[in-house]
Amino acid sequence: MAVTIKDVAKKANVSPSTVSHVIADHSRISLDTKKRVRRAMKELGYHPNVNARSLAGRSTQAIGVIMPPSSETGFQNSFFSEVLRGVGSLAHEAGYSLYVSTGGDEQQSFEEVKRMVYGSHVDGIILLYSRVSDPVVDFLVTTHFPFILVGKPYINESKITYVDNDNVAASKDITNHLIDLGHQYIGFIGGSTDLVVTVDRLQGYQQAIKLANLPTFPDYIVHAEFLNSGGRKTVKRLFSLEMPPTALVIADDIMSFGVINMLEEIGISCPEDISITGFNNLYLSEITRPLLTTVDIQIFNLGVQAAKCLIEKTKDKEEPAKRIIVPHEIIYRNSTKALLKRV
Amino acid sequence: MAVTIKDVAKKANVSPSTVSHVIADHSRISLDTKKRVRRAMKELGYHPNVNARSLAGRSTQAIGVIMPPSSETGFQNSFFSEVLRGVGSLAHEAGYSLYVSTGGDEQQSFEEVKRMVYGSHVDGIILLYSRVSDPVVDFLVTTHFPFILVGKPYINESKITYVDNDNVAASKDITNHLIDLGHQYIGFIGGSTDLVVTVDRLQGYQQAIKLANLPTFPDYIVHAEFLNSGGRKTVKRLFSLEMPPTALVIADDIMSFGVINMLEEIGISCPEDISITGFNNLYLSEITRPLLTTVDIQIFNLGVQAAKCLIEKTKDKEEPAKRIIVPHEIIYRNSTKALLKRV
DNA sequence: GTGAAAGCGCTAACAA
DNA sequence: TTGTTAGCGCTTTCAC
Repeated sequence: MAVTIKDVAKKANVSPSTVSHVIADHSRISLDTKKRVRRAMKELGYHPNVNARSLAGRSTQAIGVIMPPSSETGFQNSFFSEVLRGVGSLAHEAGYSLYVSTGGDEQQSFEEVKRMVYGSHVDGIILLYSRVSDPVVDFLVTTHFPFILVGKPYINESKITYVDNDNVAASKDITNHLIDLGHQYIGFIGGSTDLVVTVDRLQGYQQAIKLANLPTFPDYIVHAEFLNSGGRKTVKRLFSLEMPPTALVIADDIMSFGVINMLEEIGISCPEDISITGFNNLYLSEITRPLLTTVDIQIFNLGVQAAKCLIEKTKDKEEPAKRIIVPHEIIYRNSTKALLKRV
Repeated sequence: MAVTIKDVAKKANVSPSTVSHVIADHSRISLDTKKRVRRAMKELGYHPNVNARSLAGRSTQAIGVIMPPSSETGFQNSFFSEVLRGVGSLAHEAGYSLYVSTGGDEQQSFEEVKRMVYGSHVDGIILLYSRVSDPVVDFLVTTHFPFILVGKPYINESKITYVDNDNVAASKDITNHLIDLGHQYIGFIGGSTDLVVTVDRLQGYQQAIKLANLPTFPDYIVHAEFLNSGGRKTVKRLFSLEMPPTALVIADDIMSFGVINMLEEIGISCPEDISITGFNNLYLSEITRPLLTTVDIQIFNLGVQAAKCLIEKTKDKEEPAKRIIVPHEIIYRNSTKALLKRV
């Protein structure tokens, strides 16, 4: 059996409650006693039992992190592990532990959230994704359980604290970059339309196109969740249009990259024949050829901010709903090019 | 305050301990009582408090997962999130929760492990990496805390339960594939030599080369942890050798991919001028151009097996040290090509 | 400043 | 078959 507070108390010739006070660094304990107790702890190798703590106190010092049901992530894996690192980094600093649910299917996710909430497993929850409709969010809202969304809520925006980029603006910015380069026929390729991030990036693209009075074609907007078979066809169809795009705004680096390769197969090369942009600034985008012009969204920082917010929130339940916007930055590289003339 | 076992007991007109027995589905409780109690639980919306359970019982029903200190992972992010998913999938099935440490630096990792162990946070730990020398492993061994290594232990192999691929064989296999294609000048590019997996893959490569009586050059073996600046130079130097390789065994898909692009820059193209193989069969390798010939190591399954092993181990502490080898498979694609003649 | 005592919600002997 | 009774290790009034 592990060494307990009682053992320490005995060794230091104080009562268990005194030891507890020392742990909490209570101010009414004399420095002398503190020293004595701390020495005893060291010598005995004392470590508090977290379960007992959470049971007696009411805080678990743990936060739950929910990754999306895997069906929807597609290729975004490295995004999630990077946010997770951000969360973990701040959590560690603040002495919090991380409980994670890796998703699985939707039902499994929901079960794990319930388990965390009802079981008093965690003090709060961070959702690493935001969907157009999500029972988990509804559940968290109605139970008034502290949680943070990484991404923008689809509904209840004013009631939910969330950390996000301004994806609409970011998408607008990068579309404008393409427009500035002289492109007029610009397409958009996004992932699942269930994800709010896709919706936002699409919207930013559309705003930019509209503002510039560029022609719009319904066929210019495609959603390819995976780049195999089905996705490939959809994308290739874009280029059998009468007026194929000369530039493409794509909502994810990995997708951009897949599309670049796909197009190469049919003799369209980037950036000579087409300009392509990405999102996320993954490590990948630094080693592709061409180097990808993309939007850096500070993934790690997104996680850090979310954790910070959540911890504040668990400390003060009355903390109002906040919105944290992590700035984005366009990274100009080689996958975009000025359009000289329309061939 | 949440509803407790006592509330349920009152409502069902039984004692708290009876409720507890019902939860454990104890056989000595009459079916009638069980039904009554269960109904009461439903009606009241009862959910057991995990902390109280872990405190009273001795099992936390949680497993700790340690991701590597981030400095060493380089680009392997998607590997880790995939193993994590595997672990999570089985853990969920078995009713276990996941505690994760996301690494940070080495010291932070160690602290979190100690926290998990000493704080009775988890019943066992899964380490997602194996290094040549790791204080965490030493700690876990000496404290006799149940743990599983994903990867091969560098020392104490017989005392540690681990889940791994046969990386030596896998690397040998893929090297042989190159040899079969007629290549004689084959180089190796690996990641950090601190990682056992790198050591193993290098060894497999060397064995194959030796067995085939091919020429060996010290310069043919390079370790590039990152593909920017330093890494690029090292790799490019390979091709200023008198006798540059015609094929390359690379220890990670992302690296392979980076190298392919890097070489393209200096006019060497794959597979025409050089054959290149990868490891891991990431999603990425299906969308690169050329499609990557690589080794599928069943990442998800690695996680599943690790979780299964660990859970068995926590149930029976006397479980002997085991070794689980997850089979690998070479995925033949387009980045390798028969060598017709040496130019 | 320090300690006694109650109790957090649950499990697990042991009684009945 | 069910209930009684101790704790698990800790926090936290409230006395002293």
